[in-house]
Parts: sequence; C-alpha cells; structure tokens
Amino acid sequence: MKRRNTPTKAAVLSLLAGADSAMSHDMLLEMLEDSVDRATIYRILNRFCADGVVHRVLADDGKQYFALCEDCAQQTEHSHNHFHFRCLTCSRVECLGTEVSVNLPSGYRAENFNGVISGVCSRCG
Amino acid sequence: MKRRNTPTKAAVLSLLAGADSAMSHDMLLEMLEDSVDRATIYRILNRFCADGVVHRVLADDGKQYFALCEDCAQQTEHSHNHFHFRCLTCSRVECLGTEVSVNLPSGYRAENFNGVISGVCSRCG
DNA sequence: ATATTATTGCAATTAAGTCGCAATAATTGA
DNA sequence: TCAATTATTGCGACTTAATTGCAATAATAT
Repeated sequence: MKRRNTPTKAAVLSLLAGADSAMSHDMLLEMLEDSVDRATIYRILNRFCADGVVHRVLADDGKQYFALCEDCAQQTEHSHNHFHFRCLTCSRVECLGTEVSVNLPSGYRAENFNGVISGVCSRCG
Repeated sequence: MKRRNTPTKAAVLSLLAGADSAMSHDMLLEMLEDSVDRATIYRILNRFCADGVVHRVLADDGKQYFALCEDCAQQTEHSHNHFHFRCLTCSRVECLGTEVSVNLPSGYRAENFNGVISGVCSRCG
C-alpha cells in the first residue's frame, strides 16, 4: 500500500496547511468547488490520519474536523492531548495549545483523546 | 411546556439510575425490549438534557451517551468538566471523576465541555 | 367528567460517513 | 519511452445515528 501523489491529495494538504483552523469535509468540498467527489475527500483525510499527517477531532456537532499535525510532527510520542474550541457562532474549530493530562485509573490504557469545548470565541463574543 | 410523567419516562430514568456507566439509545432500547419506539427514547433523553437531569456525552464512536447528573445535581454552577472513558473492547462509557479546568484565551466563553478518552479499561486490559 | 395539550408511535427524512466496483492514472521497471 | 502494476478516483448505493411531521393517545388541570 505505497502512497501515490495526486493533485487532489496535494490540494487538500495545501488547504489544510493554509487554514488557521480545523476543517470539515464540507468545508474542503466547498473550497475545492465540488471538482472532487465527496468520497474521495473522505478517503484522502482518512489516509492522512492513518499516516499521522493530520489529526481528527470529533466535535460536539457530530462532525469530524481535521488539522495538520504541525508542532507534533517531530515528537516521537505522538500525543494529541489538547483541546479544541468550536465557536457556536462562526463555527470555526480551533486548536487550544495547552496540553492536558488526565490520569486514568490504574489498569486503564488510553488510545485516543478527544476534547472539545464549544462556546463563543473572542471575535464573535 | 409543562412536563408530564409517563411510564416510559420513568422506566428510562430508572435504567439510567441503575446503570454504572453512561448509556446510549440502543442500549436503552434493548433493555426496554423494544416495547418503546426509538424516537420516543430520543425525545425523552433530549428532554432530560434540556431539564438538566442528564448529561450528554458525544463519544468518539459518533454516538451519544447519557448519564444521570448525580453529584452535580446540588451544585448551582452546573458544570460537566470531566472526562469520560470509552472502552474499545467492552464499549462501556464511564465517567472519570476528575474535574478538569482548561483556561481559554481571553474573550472566549465556554458553553459546553465534551471530553472523551478511549482505550482499554482495566477489566478488559 | 371534560378539556387541554404534552407525549407517543409510525413512517419518512436528514445528515455524516462508508463501501463496492469499474475506470483512471501514478509509479515502477524493462 | 512504453507497458505492467496497483493505488486512487468517481459514482452510486448503502449504513448508522438522530430528527421531524402528524395523527392518535394519554397525563394533567378545571
């Protein structure tokens, strides 16, 4: 399963790189002006996740949002224990820098972290 | 919109009260042996949420889970800043007691907190 | 007992995401 | 450079979670 470079893949990547917030499938689809099939975008994003290029956030609106793994790319222990903030007004999903550590009961092993706080951001408040 | 007491509402409430973990729609439906319509359960749970009887957790499997607001019932500031743990093996969603405080950038106002960690719990690990 | 209206059941619908499969197009190697 | 291999795409159908409209039912108040 060696990965190939395709125009669409590159386009999605550059959109994510240029974005100042996490993006959903619809947002990407819209920005690509429907020149690409929905399923293709889903698949590209899933591959990015599998490859650790991007991380996935399931927001409390039930949608998945994706953001580039910028800072965490170099780290060996690839953890995403930080929160995301979803603005109920402008519906932007942005990354809150602060890493959070939750100590689990003994015997528990964490595999995935998903923390979302929704509310109103400063520019909408 | 004054609330009425119905057998189904009481049944759902007692199931939630007796559960040691958060419950999803399907789980409730199954425990009620399909004697109640799906939509009814959804509506009852949404009313419970609106009334602050129950809190809703959106887990990273894309499903909603509901748990009684036990400890937090008496508090005036009704905050749910605690994590839930979803076991990937037994798929139980349980409440992690520890309250977490995330400090937002200035000008941000939090409305909702949704924190889920998934992994393997002690009895499955 | 009766009127009011919240709640229910049913069916249809929305929305997010996935999947199978044939067609297309990156890559690899001669 | 060209052909072979196979990852990727597009299309459509499908799955799953949850919501909604509406008529029928039943809990409450008078």
